[in-house]
Amino acid sequence: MDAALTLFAERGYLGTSMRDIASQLGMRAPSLYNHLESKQELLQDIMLRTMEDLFADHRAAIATTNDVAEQLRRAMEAHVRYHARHPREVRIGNAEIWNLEQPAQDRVRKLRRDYARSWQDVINRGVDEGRFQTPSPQLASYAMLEMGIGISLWYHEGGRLSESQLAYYYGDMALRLVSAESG
Amino acid sequence: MDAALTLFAERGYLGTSMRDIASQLGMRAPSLYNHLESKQELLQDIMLRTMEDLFADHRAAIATTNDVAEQLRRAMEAHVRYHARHPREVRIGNAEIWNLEQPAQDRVRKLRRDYARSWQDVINRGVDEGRFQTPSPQLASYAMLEMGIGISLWYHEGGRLSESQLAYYYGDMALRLVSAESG
DNA sequence: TCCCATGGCGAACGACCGTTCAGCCGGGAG
DNA sequence: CTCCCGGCTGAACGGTCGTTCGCCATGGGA
Repeated sequence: MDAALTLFAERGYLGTSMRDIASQLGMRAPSLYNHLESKQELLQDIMLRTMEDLFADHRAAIATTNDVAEQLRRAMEAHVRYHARHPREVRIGNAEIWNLEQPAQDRVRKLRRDYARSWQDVINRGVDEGRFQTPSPQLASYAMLEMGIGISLWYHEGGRLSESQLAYYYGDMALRLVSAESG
Repeated sequence: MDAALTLFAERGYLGTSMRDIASQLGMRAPSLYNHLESKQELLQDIMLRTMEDLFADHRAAIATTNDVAEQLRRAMEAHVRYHARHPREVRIGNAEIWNLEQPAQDRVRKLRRDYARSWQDVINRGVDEGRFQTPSPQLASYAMLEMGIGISLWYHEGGRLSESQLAYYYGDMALRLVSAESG
């Protein structure tokens, strides 16, 4: 539900009432229950779908080439594009894990872990092949993931930088972080 | 108040009740009002003090040298050390701005803006002196700030990496991001 | 024309929130 | 010993929350 996305992202899950969501849709709160089970269900749908979409984009990006430096660049570009295009989803995803009930919370945590592991695999392979150089592949991957997340906080369409410029610059920074020559 | 720090960081401002805080202290909620004005006051104290401390550490770090590459490294080290030492404060600081009432919210936003600007000033000077190379000093500064914030989410004392190792590695990454030779 | 399913609605539920207030208790000052 | 006062307390306040329920309007199918 689009209205819930906007409100959860702006005020947080606990800061948004069913009455708020309903009024954004020109309705009253009880009417919402004709279309959904509970408020918690809304949050779970949003967070699970977000992580799965992000991960799917990521896999598609690194499947397009075998060159490890190019994989890293394209992974970062996909990461950045997703965060620029879906800032509301990402903000909720990063802020509301603690408000997710089990077992959904563990599912999201597992997806995150798998996502981070995939990044580390790429970096480790680059190091093994002698293409990347870094004192800690793990720290490098954390840094890259985190760099993208910030984008969802300040980027808005129509700003000074286009999404494609953003993706290119961040791809560039990712390669610099591991001292790689661009593939 | 230390108890409030822990609870706000774990469950969020809205997810923590005065009864929760009191019970952590072996009291009842009304007793808290002998020591503070309101729940909002707690949040404002925490967030303002946090941003001011972080900024003070930052200024001290870049005042210790005139070499711009060394300034960048030391700024990143101070940034990382603060986030590793005060994860609760930082988490609250990043998650709860929207729950801060005015005028405190604007004061915190201004402190953040000033902090970011100081980073950009260092990077811009490095570019002017021909020491740094980056397609966008602004993006580079955002990336560096964001890299540190993630630390507060996973670092804990006694983990595989010591705080000093962490600071050194991140300082290294900051310099790589702008393709600088270590000062 | 009648029927019924769909979906919005007002009212109300119990729970919990931040906060107030009057009273109680223990211990230090006189 | 007496008094007083800082600090903790139960009770209670008005308010908001997520959710339920019975009612009602509507409009398409028979």
